Amino acid sequence: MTSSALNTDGPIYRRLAEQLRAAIETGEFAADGPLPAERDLALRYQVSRDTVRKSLKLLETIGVVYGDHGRGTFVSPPAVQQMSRFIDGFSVDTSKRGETAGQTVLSVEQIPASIAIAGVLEIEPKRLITKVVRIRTVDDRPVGLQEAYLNLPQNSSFTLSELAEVGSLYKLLRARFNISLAEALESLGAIAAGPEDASHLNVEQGSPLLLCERVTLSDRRQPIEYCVMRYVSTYRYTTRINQFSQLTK
Amino acid sequence: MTSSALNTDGPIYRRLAEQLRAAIETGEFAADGPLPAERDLALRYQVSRDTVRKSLKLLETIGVVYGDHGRGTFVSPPAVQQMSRFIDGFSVDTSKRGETAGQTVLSVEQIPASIAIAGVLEIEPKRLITKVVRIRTVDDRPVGLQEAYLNLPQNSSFTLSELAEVGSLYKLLRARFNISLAEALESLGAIAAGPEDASHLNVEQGSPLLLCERVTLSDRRQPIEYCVMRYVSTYRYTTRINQFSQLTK
DNA sequence: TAGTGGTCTAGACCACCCC
DNA sequence: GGGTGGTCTAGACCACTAG
Repeated sequence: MTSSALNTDGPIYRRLAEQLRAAIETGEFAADGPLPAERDLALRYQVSRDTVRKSLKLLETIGVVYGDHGRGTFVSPPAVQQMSRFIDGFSVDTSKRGETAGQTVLSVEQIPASIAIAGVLEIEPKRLITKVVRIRTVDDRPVGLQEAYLNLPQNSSFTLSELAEVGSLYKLLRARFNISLAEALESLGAIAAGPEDASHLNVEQGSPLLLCERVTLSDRRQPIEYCVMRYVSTYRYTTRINQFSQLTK
Repeated sequence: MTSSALNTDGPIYRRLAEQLRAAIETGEFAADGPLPAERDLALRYQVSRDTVRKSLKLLETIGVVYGDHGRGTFVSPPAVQQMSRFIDGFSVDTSKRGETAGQTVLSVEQIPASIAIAGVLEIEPKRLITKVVRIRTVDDRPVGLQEAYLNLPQNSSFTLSELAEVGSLYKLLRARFNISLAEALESLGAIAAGPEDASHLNVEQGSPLLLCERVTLSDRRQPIEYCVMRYVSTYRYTTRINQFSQLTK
């Protein structure tokens, strides 16, 4: 590895990926232009070609570059680079569009799980879970009303002010309960705004809202969070797809 | 590789992945149970451990298994396996839910591109593009109205009956024009049904619809298709997220 | 401590693109 | 033909988990 030291921890291929992404962002490698050949990168950074390939593979999965057999590896168009979706999506998505994401935590409370939510979280009904209600804002305008139900370790919870301070629910889970989230399953649809939505989101009853349900799983695929979100019709949920249904291309 | 011959083409790691997935589906490896250790799989299938790892990595990205450092590789819960999203999503998603996907092609015509669509497809306005209007059905009930705008090679197009016969637009593009799609960018929101939506989808004007816009890119990241879809409120768009916003975990 | 997945290497050969 | 990414190998060592 050359100097320019930003991160000294983690595996080499990850650090190299960061360096390459930084080089792309600073324009060292032109948008939509080719990167140096893998063998050249290996020489330049003094690592094996396989390590270079791991870096490029990582960058490809997050939409920063793409490889084309026999031609080279290319920087993805800006539109593609902005469309990757992540578990902690809301703040990141919004800030990538040059807007400011915010939130107002309305309540944090412990309640017994309903049958429906117990089913989703794979726990027995009436077990105590933590319910969080938040309003999501973009540039200080309310865009979404969000209810999250968390299955935390028994007899543990957190307060409204703790969450408001840390800002991110996921950071709080990791720092406070050593829970790391690995995967999320989302389901999107459209519904008409009810009275509560109307007052919180400042829209008329019956107007169309984007409904998003999510189940978030830990690294061992235990359901940790069930979350229902309703967004105003000006909000856009964006995602990038780069997979095929068939194992056989 | 052992026998059981299903596919004899493609790289070894891909064929192995198919075999492993088949073994999971037949219950040879229990749901949520561990797979044999990588070194054992390498011995059993007479390939290097690295090739085994490539297979497992592929299965992990499509949500079939997940690895846990120091513990093993495990079969993903069924809910996760069903939630991967692919470019040719509609038919696959629907059939995975045990329903029957269908479509009615309303029209296929060549029109000059509007300024807006020319911009998205990165072509000059008024260039001839192909417009396809379809109604998507689930179990013969209309659920979505879909308009697609395709930038095909100059002076080439296809007919309504050709599309109706092949069924899949993506298969047609590949077979007829040798265009292979690599990536799609999607944007979802909610809108109120207009008069046209109301009549085609059999809903009332003003009722909430799920709006989905998509730009599909070729393997060289050229925009090939711009597509607008409107779905009734009972339809659900599902997706799986397994990435993090930070390169550094 | 033993077993597991994760990283890294050096080298070979194949498949594809373009001149 | 020469350059590119794609596949495969054999072996080494590290990091994590669990009994």
